[in-house]
Amino acid sequence: MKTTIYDVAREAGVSITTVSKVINNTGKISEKTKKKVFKSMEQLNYVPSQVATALTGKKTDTIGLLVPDVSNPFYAAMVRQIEDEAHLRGMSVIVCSTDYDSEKESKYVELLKRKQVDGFIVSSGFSKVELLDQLIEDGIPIIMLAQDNPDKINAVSVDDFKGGYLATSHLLSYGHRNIAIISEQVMSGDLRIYGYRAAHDERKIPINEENIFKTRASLENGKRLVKKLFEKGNNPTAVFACNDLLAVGVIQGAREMGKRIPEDLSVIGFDDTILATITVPGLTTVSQPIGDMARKTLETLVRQIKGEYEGVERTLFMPTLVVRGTTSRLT
Amino acid sequence: MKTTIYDVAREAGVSITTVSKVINNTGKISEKTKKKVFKSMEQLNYVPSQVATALTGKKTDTIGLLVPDVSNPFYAAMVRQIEDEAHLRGMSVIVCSTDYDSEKESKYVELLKRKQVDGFIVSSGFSKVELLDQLIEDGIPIIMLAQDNPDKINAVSVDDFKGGYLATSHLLSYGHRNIAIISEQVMSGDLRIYGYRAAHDERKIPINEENIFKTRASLENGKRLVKKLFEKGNNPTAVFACNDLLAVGVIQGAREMGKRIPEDLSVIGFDDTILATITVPGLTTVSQPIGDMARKTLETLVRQIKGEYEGVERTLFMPTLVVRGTTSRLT
DNA sequence: CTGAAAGCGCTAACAA
DNA sequence: TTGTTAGCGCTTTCAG
Repeated sequence: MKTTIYDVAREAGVSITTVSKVINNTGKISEKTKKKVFKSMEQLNYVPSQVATALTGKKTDTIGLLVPDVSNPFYAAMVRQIEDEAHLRGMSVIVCSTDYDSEKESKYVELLKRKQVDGFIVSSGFSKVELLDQLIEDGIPIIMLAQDNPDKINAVSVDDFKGGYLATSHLLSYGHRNIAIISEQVMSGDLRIYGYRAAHDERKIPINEENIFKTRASLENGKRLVKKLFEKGNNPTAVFACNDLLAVGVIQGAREMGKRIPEDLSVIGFDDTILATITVPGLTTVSQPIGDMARKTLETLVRQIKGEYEGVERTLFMPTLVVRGTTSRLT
Repeated sequence: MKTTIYDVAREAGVSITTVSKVINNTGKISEKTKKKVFKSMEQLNYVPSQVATALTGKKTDTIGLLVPDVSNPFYAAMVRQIEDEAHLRGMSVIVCSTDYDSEKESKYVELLKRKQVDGFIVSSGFSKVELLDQLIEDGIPIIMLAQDNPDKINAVSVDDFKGGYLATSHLLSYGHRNIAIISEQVMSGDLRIYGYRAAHDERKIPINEENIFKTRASLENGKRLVKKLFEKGNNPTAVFACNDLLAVGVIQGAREMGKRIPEDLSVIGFDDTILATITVPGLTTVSQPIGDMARKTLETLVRQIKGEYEGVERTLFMPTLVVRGTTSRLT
């Protein structure tokens, strides 16, 4: 049978209150009793039950993390950072992959709510934002990660507009004038497209609307779309793929059509995942400071949980351009 | 304030017992009362508290998953499958990345124990197996995933010996006679080395012990070791890297030394992660049936949790060779 | 078919 | 400094 606080109390010859106090280091307990209690705890291999503690009104020290797919390298990296930051604060995280599927989204939100998580981290790719209203009503802390949203929810994200601008400016400065963009059909994707537009507008370079695509992130979609691009005769000299996976797909698709990278086609990605370091040549991409974002996310969420929070706060981190080998000057 | 079973009972004009019964569909409750209760639950937006339920002796419906690092593509894929299988069974999973660090291992085991997880899934790369003894004593279900272990713990894994044999045989059949192997310093790594040996022995081909390396999985280590291999004059014609990440490192390192892949050096990996499809040429590798493994793992674990389990059970899945472009016949 | 009451393991007043 | 006691929200006998 599991050993409880009662067992420890009996063993140490004190009351459960005393044991509770030494565990939580509350109130005043003499060193002697403390020692006694600790010894008994050790002997009985006692581990306090979180669930009992949680029921007493305290926190579960668990947070729910909703991502589209943990197996996607970008989210995998994000989950890892979040996990570390959470552990640093004595919390653990339950990860749920939603696959951009609103049914799963509501299912998991409900699940996590039932589990009484102390807070939610909702990452980019969450489609049914209305689902969160209920949580807000219930006063459950939420923070959006890498997903800007219209409501009054706390958010930590990268400046997607800036990222799109950065990538596009890089390409434009290399002389490219016919640049296709393949974006994800999520809000941050739209912002990147606006950045793409802004970079063009700034230089008064016209945009061919046929060069703008929205799709879901996958190798296949990257491949498919780049082929379509050439088959339709758009013949871009550069492609800005809004994430690394798509970028790799673009590279592969282009190569299958006999294009050389970057000689015949420059490609730039987004996220700077492990994939970017693995392609040959290395993928030029826009990097998000995932570690900083995770830190800020947890920090803010914890503040909310502790109730120290007031007003909506949204932090924007600046992306940076990482130039590797898949982009070159147009000659 | 959170709405409780009491609120629902009051609203529906029944006792909490009745509400509890309709929630769990236990006992006999008239359709009429059921309807009433459901309506009240809906109105009040009632969500039963898992923690209260758990305290009553039931399960937490949460399992702990220990992996070395979620951001590693192989584990990321694994976590994803486990997560899906768990959700299918109404459970959620808390992921902990141990970094092969035994301090973290014990910290997380303790953490999860405190959280009263219903069971543990311990994946390959768990170093301090003794830590699990305590759990076994406490009767907490554990299952080892992709990590064979000496004790009497349930396990689901791939036949690493066979995998090593498969990879090596492939290389030998291509005429290679000077094959280096870079393995991880974990048990499954050793088994792969035995497979490597067996393939050689079968053909009575001698092994140069200097060609056997053990390291941690990282791009850098792959790079570093392949360079060392050539600097030391081992000059292998093929390298069997015991996971894809190392393999990619090997490819990159070799290229930096001017070797062409596969003309000058054949490289084979293990795991068949997303990385294998991204290198150019595609990485020849050994594939593990992760989906099947995850399914079997959860199935077995759930059986243990339900107490339907008897005796130790270990399932071995067969790996398969996936030939892509990084291996070629020795000419 | 429905309800009253006793816990599950722990924390938090309030006493002593 | 230490102990008594009343819950936290739910399940589960055991009575009606």
